[in-house]
Amino acid sequence: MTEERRKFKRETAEARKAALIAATLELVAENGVRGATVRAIAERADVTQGLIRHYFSSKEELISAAYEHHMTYMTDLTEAPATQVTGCAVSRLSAFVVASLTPPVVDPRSIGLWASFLNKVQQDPVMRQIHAQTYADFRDRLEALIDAALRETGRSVAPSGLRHLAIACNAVIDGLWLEGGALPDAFEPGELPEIGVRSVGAITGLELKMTPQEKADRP
Amino acid sequence: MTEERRKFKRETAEARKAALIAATLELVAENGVRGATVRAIAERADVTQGLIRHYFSSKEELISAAYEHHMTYMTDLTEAPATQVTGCAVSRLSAFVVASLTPPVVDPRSIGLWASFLNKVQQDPVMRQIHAQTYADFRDRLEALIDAALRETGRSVAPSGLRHLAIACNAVIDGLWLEGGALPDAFEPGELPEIGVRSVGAITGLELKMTPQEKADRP
DNA sequence: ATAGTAATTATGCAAGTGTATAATTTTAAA
DNA sequence: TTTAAAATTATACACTTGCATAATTACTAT
Repeated sequence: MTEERRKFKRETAEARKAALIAATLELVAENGVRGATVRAIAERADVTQGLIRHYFSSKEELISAAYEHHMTYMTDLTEAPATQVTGCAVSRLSAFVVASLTPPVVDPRSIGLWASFLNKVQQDPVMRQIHAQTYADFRDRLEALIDAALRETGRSVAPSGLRHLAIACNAVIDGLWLEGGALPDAFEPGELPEIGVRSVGAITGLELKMTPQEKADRP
Repeated sequence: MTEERRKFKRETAEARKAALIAATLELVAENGVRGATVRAIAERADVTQGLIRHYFSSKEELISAAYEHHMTYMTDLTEAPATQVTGCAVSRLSAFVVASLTPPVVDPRSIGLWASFLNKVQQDPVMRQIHAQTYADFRDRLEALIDAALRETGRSVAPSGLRHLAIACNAVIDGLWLEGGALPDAFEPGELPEIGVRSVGAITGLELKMTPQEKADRP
């Protein structure tokens, strides 16, 4: 019996790159960067390992691409819900907090990815830049929402004060995100967004409330 | 010229284990778990690789020991300052927050270690247990401090409310800790503890203040 | 239908990995 | 000083890693 050569189908460069990136993210989330070997990635993407080098000049490049992809995905995930809310600024802020503390943003996989990439972020200037940019974008959006909500309720804060509020609120969200992902069983469903909204309310002095809709989403 | 066999000195098991753990932590912080190979660890500890197997039955065991060591170190670091403060409960709470947001607790190396180990935490039940325990201890201490401070000012909160307050305050601290370590240049010295104290004050409704001493420590 | 080209597979290699085991050296006891 | 045991070094091995290169296949244009 002669070993037959594997059949395959040609795909567009985009599709193949996407598949390889998806496979990489899966493996990194599961076993850390360590587990994302070229062979494992190829197998997960249902492809042979040589193909990786055909689309990415090195494994390092694939890892970077995967990281960037994940970060923009996370950004999109938190951006959409707040802009959809048509109501007052206070509601938009509330929606933003809730979205940031609800799956799929809060998710062990997501935290695992974040942690796995941190080392590379700390070393590689390019990755560091991506990270800093993502963080700044998130906080700027939060700051804008807080500012709008404060104005809406007839209050105003000096720019430096506003920055501190944004940092603090961002920290609560990040902290809850982290704990929720790292210890999924330590919190009941819906507990995290509730605590998040309440805390952001306390820090900013705003009367935030989760909408019934938001509460219903997390039974 | 004949290659001479390397000279060595016998050490106690404790000293050698400690040296190997220290070397492991250094390497993990620098290059992630990936960089902590048996050969690199041995070289850093000024020892040949065979010795690792003599003290740890596997590399995995060494990694676990290193993780546990780091976690208890971090715990000790945050525990000491709050108990030293002799004043009122409010001051102790404040001191606790400040200590948690000040080097060496806030430190890129520390965050790097935490992140590097997270994958193993998510998989290995033993490591998961260590992590959960450390987290619970930290939050319980925080909760006790908040409780004492509230009672001191004549207020009281239901147990479930107290738990939520502790989770929220813990989240702010964790978030600031994370951001301060991941983006060391994004914050001015002393900014983090200040924001932390203010936020915990806002969440709990307590009038927290950093002592002049604490402010002086971070000029 | 056919030819050419790019996508994909297959194979190989040198370096690095953890671990096992044998060979030595240090140290403390006799 | 000699001896014995434990600590440490040295060496080897099987396996994995990323990467390079050659061989094939699928698809497009003619």
